[in-house]
Amino acid sequence: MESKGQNLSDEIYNLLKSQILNGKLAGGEKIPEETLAREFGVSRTPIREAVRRLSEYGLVSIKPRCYAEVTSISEKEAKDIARVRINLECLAVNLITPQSLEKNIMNLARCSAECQYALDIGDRALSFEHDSRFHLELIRSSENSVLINLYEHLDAKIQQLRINQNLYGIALKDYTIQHEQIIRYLREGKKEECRVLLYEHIMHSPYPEGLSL
Amino acid sequence: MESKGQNLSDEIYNLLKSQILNGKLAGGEKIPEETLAREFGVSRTPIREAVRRLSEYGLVSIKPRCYAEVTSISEKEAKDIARVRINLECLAVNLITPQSLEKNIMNLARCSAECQYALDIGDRALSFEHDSRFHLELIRSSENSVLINLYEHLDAKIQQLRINQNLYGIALKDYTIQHEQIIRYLREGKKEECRVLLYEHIMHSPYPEGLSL
DNA sequence: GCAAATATTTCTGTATACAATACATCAGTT
DNA sequence: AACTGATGTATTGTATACAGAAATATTTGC
Repeated sequence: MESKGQNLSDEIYNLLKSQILNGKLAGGEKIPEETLAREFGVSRTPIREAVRRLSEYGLVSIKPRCYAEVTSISEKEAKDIARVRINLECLAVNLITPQSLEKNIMNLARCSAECQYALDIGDRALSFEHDSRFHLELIRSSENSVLINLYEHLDAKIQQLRINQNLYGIALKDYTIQHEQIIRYLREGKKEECRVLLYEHIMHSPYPEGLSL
Repeated sequence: MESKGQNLSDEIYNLLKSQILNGKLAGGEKIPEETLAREFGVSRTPIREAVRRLSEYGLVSIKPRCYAEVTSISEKEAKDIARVRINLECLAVNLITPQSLEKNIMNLARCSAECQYALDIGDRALSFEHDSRFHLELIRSSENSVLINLYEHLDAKIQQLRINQNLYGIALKDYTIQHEQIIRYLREGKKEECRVLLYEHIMHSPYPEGLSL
């Protein structure tokens, strides 16, 4: 995997996170500290720290003095996530300058290409991963550290959302084409068009007139 | 204070947070776990959990295996915070419906009034607190749990920012007048005007033409 | 046979002990 | 005198022990 921090807490955090985002740990599942500790061959301490951090990212909810369980995403929450996500990505587009774009466009292109490649070889999970990276790079291009930090929190939920939904189903091909188009719009400074396309890209439905981005 | 959770970690978290936001713990100050533990008369465990949670909120930065220190806010970061803040509050305004407003308008009005009162009696710290609550209520009125959660993360930094800046300095009077005006706009459904006013309220400068909210 | 009370078990919350790492101090060599 | 290496100290990271709360199983009374 891509874990390996310099301390156990980080490693466990990454492991648990990827298990949740893979669906190996399903929503609603209870996660007793000692069980996990035995499973991973460490003490409860790093487990506790990892679980508490996961709860900050909304992947786990802790009932005090009771138990912790993997959160499930409701329909309402799914919509809420998408709405906020669009807003943040559009903000990033607004903040991107020709200079900041210059620095990051290589990464954007690479993520897009790798997402395409993963789809070509039929590795859906991998394509999810690279898609996530693409959007993270888009956010990073804003060079607004606060935005980046907040989006990383949201990203965990976005990824969790993809397990439940059967995304890509309809317009699998369009998906990476849109990535390329987004890059092109950014290069040309067509921000308005870029935001509209982002809406369609994220919502998988056409942009409704009158919505403020 | 307003601490008192049902476990020590929460209490310590609230205590440390308020100390940072009061300026009692200044930016750059190192916070060794054992020193704090002795100070608060608890063991290192709850301290550790509190500090790690604070670092998720960006109030503390942890150098692994080294030390943790209270973060200082740079000029750049201050701007970044404001930009994201405006965006989130404007999103909330867009999401507010007459129904959701109905439920929350009492709280908004109360926060505004209490902020005014605190200013009248010259209690600046208290007015900060109620101002924060006002904006939190505005966000809550969106009834978008994801937005609310993200904003709560941002709120910690917003409050930290106020220590450094000498806000209110210029337009102290205008400040609560604007709160009232915001409520009025919301009631009348004048979202565009509300967003523009929010910009001025947060940035303490007039809304520039051509900026996308 | 069923409900309420009680015992047992399980799990979390906290304290403490130990290990590992980073940093400072100081001695020795050139 | 400056540099390198060793030693000591402070601080974090991890394991473990124990107390108390919550959940579960068991017993008791009817």
